[in-house]
Amino acid sequence: MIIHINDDFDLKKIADSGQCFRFNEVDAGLFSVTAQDKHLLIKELEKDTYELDCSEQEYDTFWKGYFDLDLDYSAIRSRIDPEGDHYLFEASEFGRGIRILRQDPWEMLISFIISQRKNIPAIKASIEKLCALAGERVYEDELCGAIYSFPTPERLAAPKMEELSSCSLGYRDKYVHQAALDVASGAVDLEAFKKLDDEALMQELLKLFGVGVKVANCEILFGYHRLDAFPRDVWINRVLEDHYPGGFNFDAYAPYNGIMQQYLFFFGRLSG
DNA sequence: AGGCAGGTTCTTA
DNA sequence: TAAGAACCTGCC
Repeated sequence: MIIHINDDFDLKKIADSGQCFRFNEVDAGLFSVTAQDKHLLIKELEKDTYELDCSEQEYDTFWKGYFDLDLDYSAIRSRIDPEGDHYLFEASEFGRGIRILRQDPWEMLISFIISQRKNIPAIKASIEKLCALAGERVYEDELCGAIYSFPTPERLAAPKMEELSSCSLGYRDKYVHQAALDVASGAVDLEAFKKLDDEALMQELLKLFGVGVKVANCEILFGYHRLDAFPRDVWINRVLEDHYPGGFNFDAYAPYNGIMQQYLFFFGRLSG
């Protein structure tokens, strides 16, 4: 099907933004997107016009929400005062087209537990191995190869630690294993966490083995789509130290500081 | 060959 | 409560 998008929307920037790990350019301008048990091929045909290999119903019920197309990102971007915060303005121009995807809390939790002390290619490789090990094949073609769903908590709880180790998780294997057991058993109810406010959500996430402040913030921002969350990683800390000695003005951008974080992260990481 | 990569846990004072 | 070490693995 064909759709038109007027607002900020840049597939390549989203793929490289670091918020998702199964969003890849498989051919010139053609992107393979896998989320939970769904797969999508999407390509920009011309400016603002995209071709998707899904039904209209699947677009309406899933992908439209996944791409967060009901939120006006250009309006949020326009809140940045070029003179008040020139660095953020420059970062937002550089990152224009990035959106915060509405991803699944379970998938994000495991993904960001895995992400600690790993670079992005290594994170992606681990996640793909995990999906091949415990997920189900949902799609296949020549460009993408075989695509596996992200394993459900139940399926991820099944493999023994030795099998998980084959996914290059390193010392994180025990974190992943424990998270799967906790969620599969119902001891941790990620769905119920949606009712909590940001602060209570943070407190619950910090109870999980292998989840610290940074991973919890990523989960809050990317898994629960709480757009004010502001994960601080090595890149962001570098940006804050170098460009915000007096502190970042969080008050000016609430409740969208997470979007600003994405611009700063993307700009800081890719512009040197 | 040694250091480092989107941190967190464990240990020690 | 706070700093420092240890931690898997892959890649330069």
